[in-house]
Amino acid sequence: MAPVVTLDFASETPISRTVQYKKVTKPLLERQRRARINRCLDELKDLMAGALAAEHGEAGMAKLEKADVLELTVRHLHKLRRERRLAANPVVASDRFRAGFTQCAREVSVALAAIPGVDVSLGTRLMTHLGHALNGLDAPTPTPLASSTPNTTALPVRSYSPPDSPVSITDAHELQQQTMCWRPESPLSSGYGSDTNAMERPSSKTSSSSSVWRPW
DNA sequence: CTATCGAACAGGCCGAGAGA
DNA sequence: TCTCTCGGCCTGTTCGATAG
Repeated sequence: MAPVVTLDFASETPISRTVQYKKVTKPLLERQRRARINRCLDELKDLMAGALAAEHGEAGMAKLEKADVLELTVRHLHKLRRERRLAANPVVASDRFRAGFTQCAREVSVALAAIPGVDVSLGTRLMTHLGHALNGLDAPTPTPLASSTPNTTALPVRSYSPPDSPVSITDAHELQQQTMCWRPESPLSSGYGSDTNAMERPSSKTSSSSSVWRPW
């Protein structure tokens, strides 16, 4: 394009359109751009306040600076994506929880075997209880163990059985009460650790009070 | 009083588009 | 192809408001 030259009436010197643009148009456009950014940030703040108020309450949402709004938004979107991924694959999550539960039960058995003088009947009851608890995991709804887990954070309850908190306080207490003593029936000597069926769920037959479910 | 934040502004850099 | 214009983005600076 051909350079266009106009007159600066104050100094009578010609000014190019570029200079005029930089002096007049560009600051105006920059102002509009900042306004657009701020408008969207305000809107985002309102949206995030609505989304997070249900989780954390109104407290803390009153005074948010722009960086906070962006940070909360990023965190919130990460959480949504994580939850969507888990919701899309609930079978894997429950299987992982069951595997962890079985592993824990196995460790309990090993620990009982290692403690001298443990009452065998209590050990039997404990392992039976664990077997029943694992059977309960087959229910489509979250397990009583998981659902009774106290929510120690302000974050919303996740939609899957939390693998990081498989045993509630009450159940742990119950287990502790039932594990006063245990006569080792030597799970270590019964091929523990080498059985590939270790993750097998207890059968309906093992639910009877006469037989003891074992995680191995 | 001081630190922090937001707004405004100036100016540089860069790329795209258009005309000579 | 070169030059000019335009627009977007960024950085640095200044100034006023406000919280601690």
